Amino acid sequence: MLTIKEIAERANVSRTTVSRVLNNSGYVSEEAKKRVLQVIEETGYVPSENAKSLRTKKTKVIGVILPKISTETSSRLVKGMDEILAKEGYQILLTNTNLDPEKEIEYLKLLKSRHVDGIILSATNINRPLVEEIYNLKIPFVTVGQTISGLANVIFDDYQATKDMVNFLIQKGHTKIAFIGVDEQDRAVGYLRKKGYLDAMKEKNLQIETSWVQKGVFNVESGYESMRAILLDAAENKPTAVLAVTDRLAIGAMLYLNEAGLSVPDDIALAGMGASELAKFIAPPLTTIDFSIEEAGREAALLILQKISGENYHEVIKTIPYRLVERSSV
Amino acid sequence: MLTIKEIAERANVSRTTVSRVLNNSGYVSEEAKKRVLQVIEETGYVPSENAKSLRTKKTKVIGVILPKISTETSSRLVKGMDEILAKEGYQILLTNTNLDPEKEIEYLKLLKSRHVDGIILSATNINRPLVEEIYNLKIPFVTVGQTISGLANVIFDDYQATKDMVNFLIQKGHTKIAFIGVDEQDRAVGYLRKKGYLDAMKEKNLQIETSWVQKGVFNVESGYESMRAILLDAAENKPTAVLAVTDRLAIGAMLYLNEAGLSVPDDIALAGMGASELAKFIAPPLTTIDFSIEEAGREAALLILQKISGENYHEVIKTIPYRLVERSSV
DNA sequence: TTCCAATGTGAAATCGATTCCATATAAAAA
DNA sequence: TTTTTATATGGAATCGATTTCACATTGGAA
Repeated sequence: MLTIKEIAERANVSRTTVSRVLNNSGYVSEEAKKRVLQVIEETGYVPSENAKSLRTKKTKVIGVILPKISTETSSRLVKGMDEILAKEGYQILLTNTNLDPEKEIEYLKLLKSRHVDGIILSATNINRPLVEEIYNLKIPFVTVGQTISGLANVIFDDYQATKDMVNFLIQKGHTKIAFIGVDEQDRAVGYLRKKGYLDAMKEKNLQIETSWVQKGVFNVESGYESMRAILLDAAENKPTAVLAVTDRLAIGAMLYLNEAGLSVPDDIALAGMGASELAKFIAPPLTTIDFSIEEAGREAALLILQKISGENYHEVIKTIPYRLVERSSV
Repeated sequence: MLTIKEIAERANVSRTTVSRVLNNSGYVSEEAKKRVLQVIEETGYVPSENAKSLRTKKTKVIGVILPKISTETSSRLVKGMDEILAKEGYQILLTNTNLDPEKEIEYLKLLKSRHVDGIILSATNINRPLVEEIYNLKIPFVTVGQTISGLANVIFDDYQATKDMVNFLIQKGHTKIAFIGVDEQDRAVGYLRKKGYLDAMKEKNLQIETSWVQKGVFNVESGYESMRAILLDAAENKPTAVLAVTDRLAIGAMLYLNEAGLSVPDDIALAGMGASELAKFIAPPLTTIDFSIEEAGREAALLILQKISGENYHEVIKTIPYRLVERSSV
């Protein structure tokens, strides 16, 4: 691999001068500059980012920690980040925890050891040791999807979005509304969305049967099972609408309803959340909430850039706007 | 940021000894080792990968160049790679060309300047200058989806898979089969799949109307338009089956057929390729080819690791097995 | 003519690790 | 007792860049 030293020798200047040409800094005569550029052109020399980083303490790399690497949410998030970061010459170093809390801490250390200029964490559940670790990391940090006080956070209004959706269902004439959620350890999707549902129902004085509220996990099968549970347990008092906290759960529910010979939305209306692609093309197309994940990625990227440049050192909570997407499943 | 020098001072040893403890190399007394580990524990010291890399010439980073960052194929590919690479302590540095050929070369240089230990390129079309650049890169290199001679390549059997699908349609009684492809610049998806279709038809002596063969781009709308074109142009001699080279194109086609009041598969059978999630949940579920993208990612990762360890320096062409997924759209 | 500022250049220190080499000691072999 | 040999340690070079500082040279202002 070619080094700055060799370029200097070939161009008959010092390393200092080559560095000056490379960085457009200090005084360099046109004469010398031309020779250096010439040699660089001929040799295809590319300076070592590594050596550069060691000296300058900047790597132009942003570490991104994802809970799952190949979900639609993750990839849309990364897409949004990349749009902004690439423009500024930053690269993304990906890490994937597979929902393992220990790996979150492990990767935090790893990213630190790699001297990334900033870290963006897309978290599902935040635990004490993780927060501790983050606080004494002293690296520009942004979370997406959950909040950690004192840091920069990009979040979705899970609570209000869910309320909106419930109110939308109510407005459509439904009063018996069931809910398929996930574990409340996940504060955003589990806890806040459930709270939104419960509060919206309470505000309108609507009763909720115990069997209408089910808990699943993040996949289609689980939606199927939850829907079945709702219909079996609530045999005497069936809901006329179901809200699932993710589109995949809703699609699972739809699959069960189809199998059970029930029509959506005539027998039971169905709504999801997340605006996945799936939701658009399924029959009937699914009413859902579009959380603008790419936008969240872009925001997170902008925030981390601000943090890096030192513009913004206090707590930030940036809420990404959402949109209710009305389709024929309701 | 803490350095090895400070650790050495606090533990009352030399930097050399700290390094030995860190890397489990050379002789270190239990005594000294304990002191060093103690100090590291207390301080939370993490050695700088940067400085390390500069000296050792290894970064434990694999650069991945993707044509599009948030497609299902890309994320499944990255997932497969990460499964293998993370286990071996490698990180993934992501770059996204957005199908811009100039960026491919730009990112190649960038990854070189970052001294990644290897590069995996998921390419759609390979042009001369790119190949030139790759050859004189002298970094372990693996391509996915297309072949470059002399290198390690992970590919899909696009040709045979398409033939299989056409034969499957024929076996189901279809003789009038239309085709929705993409630009043949894309050798794998554009050229080879089209060739597979043409050859399979020819082998069975089946005629192809000009209007049955359409060219779209990689999205749903394009499938819609292509299907419409087929039905309008071929008004007098309509096909009874349509094969689209991607599931999204097939789904677009299905959308048009639905709108046109035609039933799938009764009026027209429909098949896609790629086994996207969408295909599973659409109505009717789409017959497609599952190319095992994750497996390709894993294979690419294994190959790059081999290349890095110097085990495998000659050309490799690894073909990933595919599977015809029979669903009710045919 | 003298002095100062602007321009141009390179030697050497620096970043934080690894690694080669020299050296010291204690235990084992001759 | 002398000579190896295994163990233990640290000084200093090294990796490839940037950056500080010192030093020339030149042209214009005083």
